[in-house]
Amino acid sequence: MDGFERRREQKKLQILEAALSLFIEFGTQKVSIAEIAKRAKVSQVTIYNYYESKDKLIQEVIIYYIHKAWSEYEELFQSDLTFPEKVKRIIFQKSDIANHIHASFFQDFMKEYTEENNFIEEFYAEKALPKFIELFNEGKEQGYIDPSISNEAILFYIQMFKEYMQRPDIANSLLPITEDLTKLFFYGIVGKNEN
Amino acid sequence: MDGFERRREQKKLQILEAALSLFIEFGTQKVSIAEIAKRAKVSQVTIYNYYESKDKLIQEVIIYYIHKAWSEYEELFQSDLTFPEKVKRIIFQKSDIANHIHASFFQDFMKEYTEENNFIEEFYAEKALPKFIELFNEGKEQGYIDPSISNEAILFYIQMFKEYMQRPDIANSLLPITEDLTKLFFYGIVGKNEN
Amino acid sequence: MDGFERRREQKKLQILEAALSLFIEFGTQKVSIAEIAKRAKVSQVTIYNYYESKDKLIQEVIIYYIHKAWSEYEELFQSDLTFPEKVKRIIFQKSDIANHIHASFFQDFMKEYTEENNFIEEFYAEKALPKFIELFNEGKEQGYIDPSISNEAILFYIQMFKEYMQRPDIANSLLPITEDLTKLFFYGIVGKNEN
Amino acid sequence: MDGFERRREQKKLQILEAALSLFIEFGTQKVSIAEIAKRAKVSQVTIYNYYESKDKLIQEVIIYYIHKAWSEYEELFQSDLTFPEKVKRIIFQKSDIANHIHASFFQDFMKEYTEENNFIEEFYAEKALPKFIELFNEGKEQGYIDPSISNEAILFYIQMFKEYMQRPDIANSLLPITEDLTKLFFYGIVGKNEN
DNA sequence: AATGAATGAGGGTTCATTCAT
DNA sequence: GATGAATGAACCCTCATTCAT
Repeated sequence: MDGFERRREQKKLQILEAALSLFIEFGTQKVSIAEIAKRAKVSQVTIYNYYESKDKLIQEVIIYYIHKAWSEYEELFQSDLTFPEKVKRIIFQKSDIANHIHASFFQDFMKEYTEENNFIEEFYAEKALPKFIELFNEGKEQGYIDPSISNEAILFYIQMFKEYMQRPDIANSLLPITEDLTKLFFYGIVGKNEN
Repeated sequence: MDGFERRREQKKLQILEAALSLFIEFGTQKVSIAEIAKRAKVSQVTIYNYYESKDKLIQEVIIYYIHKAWSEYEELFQSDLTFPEKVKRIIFQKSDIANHIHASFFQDFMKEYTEENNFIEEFYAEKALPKFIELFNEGKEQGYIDPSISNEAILFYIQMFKEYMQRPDIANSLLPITEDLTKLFFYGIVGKNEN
Repeated sequence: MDGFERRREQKKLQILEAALSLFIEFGTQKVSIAEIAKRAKVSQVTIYNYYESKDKLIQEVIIYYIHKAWSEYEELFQSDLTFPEKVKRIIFQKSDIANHIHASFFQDFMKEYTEENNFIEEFYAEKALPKFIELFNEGKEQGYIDPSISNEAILFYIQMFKEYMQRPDIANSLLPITEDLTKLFFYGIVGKNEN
Repeated sequence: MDGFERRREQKKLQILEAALSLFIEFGTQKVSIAEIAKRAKVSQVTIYNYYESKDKLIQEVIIYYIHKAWSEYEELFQSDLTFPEKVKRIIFQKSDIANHIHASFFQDFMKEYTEENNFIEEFYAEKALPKFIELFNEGKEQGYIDPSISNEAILFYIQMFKEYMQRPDIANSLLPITEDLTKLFFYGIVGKNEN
């Protein structure tokens, strides 16, 4: 990569970072190209030179965001933590970014998700999912997970927790009940049957 | 209420219904006052005569929606169903409306929720919450809920399930794992300890 | 037509007149909605309230223009002038408007003309064409037109003359050769055979 | 011309050809410098290095086009065809290029034509016009043209035919009346007086 | 000489809101 | 009270042109 390309990449990054931070805070609709340009310290047209439309930019920002978010997880999966510890972190670990995400950005995120031929699905299937399955099997072997429950269901269950924990509107009321939620996660509402 | 007022109320209702249906389908941002006026068969200015701004209208629509949605629950609480059955229905019952709700409407819903002095909070505290608490205590007495877990946490847990079930982007993949999710809800990932 | 509608029609007319004069002078592309709004003394949005887009406006202006231009002809056809006189006037009569028409307006005019289901074609077939045919038959009966030549060809020939005379870029050089052109029109390049 | 200059000339040609083809198809206004650069496989700035602005480029393209178009005629004038045959060809010969010319290009062509100190006028006066005059005189001598008609008028007449034949919007309806039009050209609407 | 990158100015269009009847 | 008409502000996007390498 020569000097030209490097500068080009850097500019693209500037724009992505500016867009991402604004999208996360205000959502995609409320943020205008002009604002992104201002924060990225480029002209509006420069943005159009790199990303052909606002829609395409949003898409690229989502991809950028996923890469960024995933890298936080990769470490965790490869760590030496025990199974319950890993799971707890997955659920409660607040990605600093994700935690303040705005609903309208989330919405576009999801729209991208539901569309066919999308990047997220692919990324998910090839990188994220295998890691999770691996973790679940580990959990089943070690007796932490009821083996009669399908991996799909567990994944779903974990993701539900995880996403819900990260919803900005409920983050505040979360702390006092963390302990209880952990219990609920592991033993459900019936609770641990200690006999 | 005389004839005048009745007509007035009917017009307001027309507007609310029109706005609600559009908001649910397209979100609040993408729906213009002009469109609402058209569907409600009213002039734009009439809307402004009743609701001083679009923001206020959205607020009123949310309130209207909550009343509508709550009435579906009230029946359930007063029914003769067993505790587990009630809980299952709460979680899995798809409110036909809620199921197709658009993210941007949801977003405004949540914004309203997080603001102070809001209607939802109040409504929730005075009408919804007590019913839930009552249900949980019933569940604890009957041995269906671990009594060491706080009602706040259980409420949170239930709502998480409920809301997640209703997310339009995942509704499709839900059916095959309903059984497992029910198990997870009651016994967590560790599963029922039958010995 | 009540007061409302009358004012509405008047505003529409204001806009059409403003747009027409600008289009004729500068062409359709170079004229912005902002300029039309300014000359018509309305806001840009008002234009959009009446005409849903610039394209639609151009279309309506063309229709308006045709009606206007045609009314100049109707008189001529019904007059008591002799056949040669009528024909001469058709060819050389400078519609004050048409004479200064800008090429880009002409272009859109023609685009409208070539599209299917267009107004011009219909107008032409139902109003203009019959009048011309009538005139040609009159000319043939009176010995002014070679009866072996089809009406289509004559129409074509006349229109060619007419349109060409009105081309702004050549109007200036026209006057000194009017006489000769008349001869050419009636007798072709071979000239009158006076034996 | 050394190697450098040759390459330079070749690049200029690339640009002219690219611009011409785009202008003919889409008109001058709708074609952006970026598109020309792309088709010519050159950077935008290179275009500015050779032609100082878009307007200047358009001018040069017009000159280029005229040279190209004229060469088609030169052959015809020098051929051994009879006078009537030559004239017919001039009128009906469809220059493949000219036939699909876009109105906006034509417009700029004409604008250039009407401006003073222009190339077209000069070219016309010095190269094209003399050839036509020569032809007309030949026609008059051979009895094909009424000698009482000025050369200006005949030229005008011919050009009118020629240009009108080439108008894309009427080319289709032309074929069936070619015969009649030829008659009209030679004998006018009164027709040949054979006795 | 040639290029990729960057830009100011402007265009069409939409929208929530207000005016005037 | 209800409406059609009108608007200023903003938005996304394009373009001819210049800058910097």
